[in-house]
Amino acid sequence: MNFKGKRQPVTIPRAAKTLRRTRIQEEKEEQILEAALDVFSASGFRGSTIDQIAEVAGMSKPNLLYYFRTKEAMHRALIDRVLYTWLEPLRAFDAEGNPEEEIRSYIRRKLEMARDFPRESRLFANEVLQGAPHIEDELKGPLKELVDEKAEVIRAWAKSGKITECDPYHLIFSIWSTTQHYADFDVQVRAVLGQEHAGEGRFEDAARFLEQLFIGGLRPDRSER
Amino acid sequence: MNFKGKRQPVTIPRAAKTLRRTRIQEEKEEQILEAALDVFSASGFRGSTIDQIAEVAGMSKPNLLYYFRTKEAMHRALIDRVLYTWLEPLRAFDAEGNPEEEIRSYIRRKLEMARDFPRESRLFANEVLQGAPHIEDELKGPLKELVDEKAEVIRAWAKSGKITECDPYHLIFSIWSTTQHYADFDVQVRAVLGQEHAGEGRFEDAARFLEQLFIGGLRPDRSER
DNA sequence: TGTAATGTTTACCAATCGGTCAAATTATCC
DNA sequence: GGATAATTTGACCGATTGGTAAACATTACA
Repeated sequence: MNFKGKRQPVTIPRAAKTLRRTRIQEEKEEQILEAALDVFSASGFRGSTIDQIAEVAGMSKPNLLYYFRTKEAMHRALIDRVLYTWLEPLRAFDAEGNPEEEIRSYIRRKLEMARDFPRESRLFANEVLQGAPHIEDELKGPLKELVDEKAEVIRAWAKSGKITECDPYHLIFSIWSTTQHYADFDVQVRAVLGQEHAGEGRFEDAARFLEQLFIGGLRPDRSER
Repeated sequence: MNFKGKRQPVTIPRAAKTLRRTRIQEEKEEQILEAALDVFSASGFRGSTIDQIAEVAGMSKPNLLYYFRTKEAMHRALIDRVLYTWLEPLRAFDAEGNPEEEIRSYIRRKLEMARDFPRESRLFANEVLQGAPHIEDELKGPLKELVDEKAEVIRAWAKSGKITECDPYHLIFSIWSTTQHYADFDVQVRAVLGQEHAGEGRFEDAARFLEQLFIGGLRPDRSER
């Protein structure tokens, strides 16, 4: 048996890879994921090509494939890295805090992420929009559990009269959708607002409006109906 | 010069095509666009292939290309056909009507469209998400004009005290995003709500919540701040 | 019923896709 | 400084991509 021609790349077993990592490995993987985020978020998984990512990363295609064996592996690594951060604002939702203030700051945080990390938002949007073929488990598992937990918090707030009675799940959905809209549909938002709102001011306007909407819409000090 | 080998397909000039259309032409084009909607809405433009569309349509690839000369032409035709219908609810927004009722029915209509025409919603979402390379003009032209017009209506309502003072553009954005969310992020919504909400009941729940949110959030009969 | 226009198919094309291979180059460590 | 491991590259693979050529089949119409 002669193995001299075929040497296994260092990176094959993911677990092993994390055990010992070269400086070069860390740098290059970082470089690749950065480029992959650019490309995947702009074209979705199926619409993206390894060549595109390679070009953006400024390295050759076989070199990419030395660090990530497949296109899927790149996508997977990207999702894994981004998912945790992405749910951070919801996790910060505090049952002990003041409901109005918690919702207000959740909206702010989500809007800031839409402004500062639009590619991450689009990465998920592309994925979910196309049926979430690669992150179904994450949605039905960790995500659902977290939302269930926070929905319970909201329900408790409503029960105790701190906010008006409402469906907590749809409240969360509506905060997600309104805030992420400014990342995912950025082109449309810009087109409709026109040149005069070309700056970043639209995020401040959005924050003002959304706070008004949600705080006003959920305030309990009003006879129902 | 000998042209006998090369016969121009009937369908080349779009204008001419609409002048005289065979029964077969209408049927087949309908069939193709139906299939194209399926595929494009699920994978975006770049992620879709003519072969996929051909398979869904149940015809051969060259046969598709007899009716639409390129993949772009199919996409274009689809966008054109869907865009008008898609903006219908906003167009129905009536300046003379009762503001609360107008907003309520706009939300209802948009939610019904998300429920009944999710593919159309996803077609646009995919397009906009990926930078709207094919519909930039429509966004900056007809769409912006329509929104500008309706924003003025909303502003007038606020001025006359019928609803609370608010940014009309962001109000429209938030209605778009919250309603279309149920089409575009359907997989996520289902995953989070879980099996128990597998039916169509979520649209009723969403309608109830969103009406509560928007009507409550915009009602003027409350001291500001 | 014949024929010209319309519609469909098979075979094919060059370009691009994701991915492999082995050789060449560079970094690391004793 | 030399051996060894890690990294990079160009050439290449079969499959798939969007699209074409031209023969073949069907329809519409005189």
